[in-house]
Amino acid sequence: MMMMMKFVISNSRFLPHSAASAHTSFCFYAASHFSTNPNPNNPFKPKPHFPCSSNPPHTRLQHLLLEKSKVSFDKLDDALQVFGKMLLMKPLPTVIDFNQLLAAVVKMKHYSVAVSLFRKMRVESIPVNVITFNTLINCFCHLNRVDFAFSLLAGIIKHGFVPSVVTYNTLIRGLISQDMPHEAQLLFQNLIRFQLIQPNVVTYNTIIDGICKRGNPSVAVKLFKNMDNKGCKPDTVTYSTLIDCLCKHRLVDQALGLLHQMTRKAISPDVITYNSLIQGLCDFNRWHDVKQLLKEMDVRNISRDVYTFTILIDAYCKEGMIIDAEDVIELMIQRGVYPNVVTYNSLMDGYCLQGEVNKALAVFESMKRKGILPNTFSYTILINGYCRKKKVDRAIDLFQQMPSEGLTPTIETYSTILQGFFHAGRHVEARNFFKEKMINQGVEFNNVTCRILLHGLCQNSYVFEALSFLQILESRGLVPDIHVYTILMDGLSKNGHLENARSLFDNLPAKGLRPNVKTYTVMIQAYCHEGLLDEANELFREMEGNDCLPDHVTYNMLIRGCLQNKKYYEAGVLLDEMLGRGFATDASTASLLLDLLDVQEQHPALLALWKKYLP
DNA sequence: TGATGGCCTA
Repeated sequence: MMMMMKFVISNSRFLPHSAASAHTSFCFYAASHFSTNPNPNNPFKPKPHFPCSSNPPHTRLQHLLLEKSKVSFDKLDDALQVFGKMLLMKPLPTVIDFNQLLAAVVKMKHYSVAVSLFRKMRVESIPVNVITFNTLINCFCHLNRVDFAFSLLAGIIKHGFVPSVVTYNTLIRGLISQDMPHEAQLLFQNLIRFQLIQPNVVTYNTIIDGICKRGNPSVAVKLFKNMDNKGCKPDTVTYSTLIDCLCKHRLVDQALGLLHQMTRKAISPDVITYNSLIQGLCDFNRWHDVKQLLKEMDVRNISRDVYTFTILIDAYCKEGMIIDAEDVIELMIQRGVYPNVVTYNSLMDGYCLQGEVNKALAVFESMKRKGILPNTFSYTILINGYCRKKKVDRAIDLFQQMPSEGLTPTIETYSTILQGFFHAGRHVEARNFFKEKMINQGVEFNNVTCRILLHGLCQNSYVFEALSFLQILESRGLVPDIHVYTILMDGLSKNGHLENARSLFDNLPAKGLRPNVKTYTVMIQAYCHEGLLDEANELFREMEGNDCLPDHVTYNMLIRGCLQNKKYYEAGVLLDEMLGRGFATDASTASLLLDLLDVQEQHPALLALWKKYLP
């Protein structure tokens, strides 16, 4: 099935130039694939054609039943009951009625249920149309089965239907969500090249979103600017997608520019547009601009939703302004917007950051009482709160409680506990936890876990154990990043193994890694500590050549190295350079200078430094 | 009748 999908996307030499026959060629390859690859889970089983029912008059009861499916169901059971009754109706409800029922199930996110209803419809020979297929394609995409979605594309053609722009939009979206943006783009290009469909604004929005998720705002903006030429006018979603992308790439002012551009073009921003911008501005603590946008929303009569309030609460919490966050909760409830699990998680995190884990626990309990189920985040936040307080046993209790609530700890949960053990000085338990609960259970780890583990071990002087753990992690597929190696180099040099640190450093390019400011600073510090000032200086000059500017930590480190090694003149030169770059002398450098003066105040060079830099 | 965008975790 994957092969068939790849074929549709990439093998363009088989795609003819007329739209109709192009679709048919899709059908041919898809169908031939089915016949050779029977799959019991395959939703598509070729069926004979059925005429659509011709809108027969329904009884009152039937109308009521069908009306219900058009709105939405509180419970899945209601939908299933209606479906059962629909199957029994004579004459059968129309294909539209069935489609709307499926849509209602999809709206409740019960994708696999929708799939089984669809199978039942096929078994019962209920007529379907291209919209039914599109709905199912969407379900498979949400179930991460793009391969099945593509097999339904073949099913559409086999039934003599023509895939619509919605079909392809859904498939493109599915590819993107399956982390196949490249394939999505190829499909998009082939659709245009062979004129299979005329892309509409949703097609562009989907592709732009995909490019944004690949982290390429400038490419996305380029495509956006090209839309108009292709006869496709950007809409609110286009602008919102781009604005969000720009905000996430810290280009908030450019995003604000787009907000103004869209209003000039009479495309009205909605609450989502504003939420993205407010989040972007909060990230930069631009409170004044946030207030401005909130006012603008009022003027435009766009009311704040639970996202808006949650963004504000989260921002207040991160700034330690818990009282203000509490006020926002109050305000939103007054306005009839109710906090959800995310809102409460943000508040809990805020309390934990303040060391008020008991208040976080109170929030946790109160949300349960309100019928809002805590999720994995809630647990992880609370576990983190306890770990910060060094109450690791409480954290472990919560961790063990998770499965009974139907929750699976994530790698973040594990990492938090690991960090908690080290923070509490319980490195033996940390190692046991890592071995027994993570390695032996096959938990997938990432670079952050690796950093926590290696940092914890190195700090406790288990440098070589750290190295062997790294080997285990690498054998399990982890590709260590530069931060991991920096931690190791720091650990090695601080435990008297400068040579090992140096060889790790020298091997970085072979691993395709570039040292960053911290890496250089760690090595410079190591050289200074061993009195190897020449090496330290050489590395310091090498940094700039490698487009890696020293920061205030690097300068202070090297200056302290010079002072400790009685290179007062060199220290003076570096101090000049550092101050010239707008960095300040840090406290430990200042106090070192002071201490040195205490011991040997007669030294003229030292005295000159003192007078010049610390008046 | 169907398809697209936004918030929270170490």
